Amino acid sequence: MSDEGASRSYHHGNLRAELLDTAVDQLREQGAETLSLRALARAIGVSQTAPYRHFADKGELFAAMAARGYRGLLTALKQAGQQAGDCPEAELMAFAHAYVAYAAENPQLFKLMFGPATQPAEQYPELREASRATFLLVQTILRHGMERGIFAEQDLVYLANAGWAGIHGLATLRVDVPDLFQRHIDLERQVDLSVRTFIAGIRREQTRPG
Amino acid sequence: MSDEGASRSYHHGNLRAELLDTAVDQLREQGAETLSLRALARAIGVSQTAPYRHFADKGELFAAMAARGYRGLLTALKQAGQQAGDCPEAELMAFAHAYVAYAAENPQLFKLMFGPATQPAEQYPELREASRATFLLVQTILRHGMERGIFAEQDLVYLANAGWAGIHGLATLRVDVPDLFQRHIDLERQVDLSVRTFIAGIRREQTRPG
DNA sequence: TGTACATCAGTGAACGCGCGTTCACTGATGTAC
DNA sequence: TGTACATCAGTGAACGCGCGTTCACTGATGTAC
Repeated sequence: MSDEGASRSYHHGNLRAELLDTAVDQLREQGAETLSLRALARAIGVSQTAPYRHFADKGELFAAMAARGYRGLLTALKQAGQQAGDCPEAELMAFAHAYVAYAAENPQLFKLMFGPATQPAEQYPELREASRATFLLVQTILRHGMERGIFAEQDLVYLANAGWAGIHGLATLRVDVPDLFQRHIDLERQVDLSVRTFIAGIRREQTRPG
Repeated sequence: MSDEGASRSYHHGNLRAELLDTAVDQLREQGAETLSLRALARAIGVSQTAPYRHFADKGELFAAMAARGYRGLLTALKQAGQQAGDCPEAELMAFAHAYVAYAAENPQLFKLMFGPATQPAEQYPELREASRATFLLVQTILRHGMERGIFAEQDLVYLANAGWAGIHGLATLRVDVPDLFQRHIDLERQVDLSVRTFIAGIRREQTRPG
């Protein structure tokens, strides 16, 4: 009854999932540039052509990996948001820490998500969807903050872009310039300062009367 | 006497420079992934092995291209800084616009500069140098602002990282998510709002007495 | 319960490709005397 | 001014590679009756 340990003769039974798992493992170790379908099949112990049963081509496998990456990021962001309670400032801070931490823990996956292998992302609706959902999270937080009068009223989209870019920039630099942002910078402290600065910049002036 | 138009028999005379020029052209058109030394040599009309006279291997050519990219970015940033005069806030704004504009005008080169092809950058001192110089520009602007009491005193390095990340994040998103940041966002306006928000966040409170 | 058959998920051999790089070479250039 | 020779910047053939993908195939599975 159990799939595990069953004789793997001919029908693997779970190949699609194992392809994705192993692909992400290999991505983690060696990056996307040198990841090949043949090596992947070899690692699993299946013929070179077996993956084509489950993915039309290499691009589709990469898109599936990136989609998994987006889903993981979204999950992490939402969890962080729940733990932050209902305070927009705390939510923003939690969002930023979770975002940058996810990139730091999954650098190659993060690169894949925003890299050329998944461009143009329009071809892969799942990707577009997931990336859009991330962006909307920032918008939602900022909107709540405005509604409560904590943040000053501004164009929501552009303000959310500004916040997202500040966080995404940190994640990108951590992943692309590790020599500086992994070895010489305390990343938690950096995120803290970045978010505090951003919040200070968008906060509604409280000293102003009426 | 002129190199141009001379019979190009055997000795090219200017091959290194033309290799770099043509490589950057090809990069612009097709990205780094599919750029090959052989195609490059073919395009110039020289044998496949001629490039090896001038670059030890493909990695060295890529590093030279990225270094050129950094030099171009630095030049653009310094020019923008000069035109901004002596006001730290205007300098910061000019820096950001020049930075993002450079990325938008040279997306593939920008990707190469921060991409895997030039990692680890420690191998290429020229790269490390140029990237460091960029970062120091932000620090310098912020330091001047603090010295004049315009910006609040804070850890310079972390504050500069925050500012850099905000700008670099915009540049990265423009280049990696063009569907959103090229088609649906007015980039100039976005940079404006981002920088104004950042400045608002780091400005010394002026209402506070003495 | 048993059998026929469609469907599915694998196999294995092969095609064709362009690549990075090495090697021994050759034509051109510049310098010493 | 002319010649010998070291040095430089190219050539052209070849090596070896791993890759993505196609193709006709075969073993296993599930379903209808």
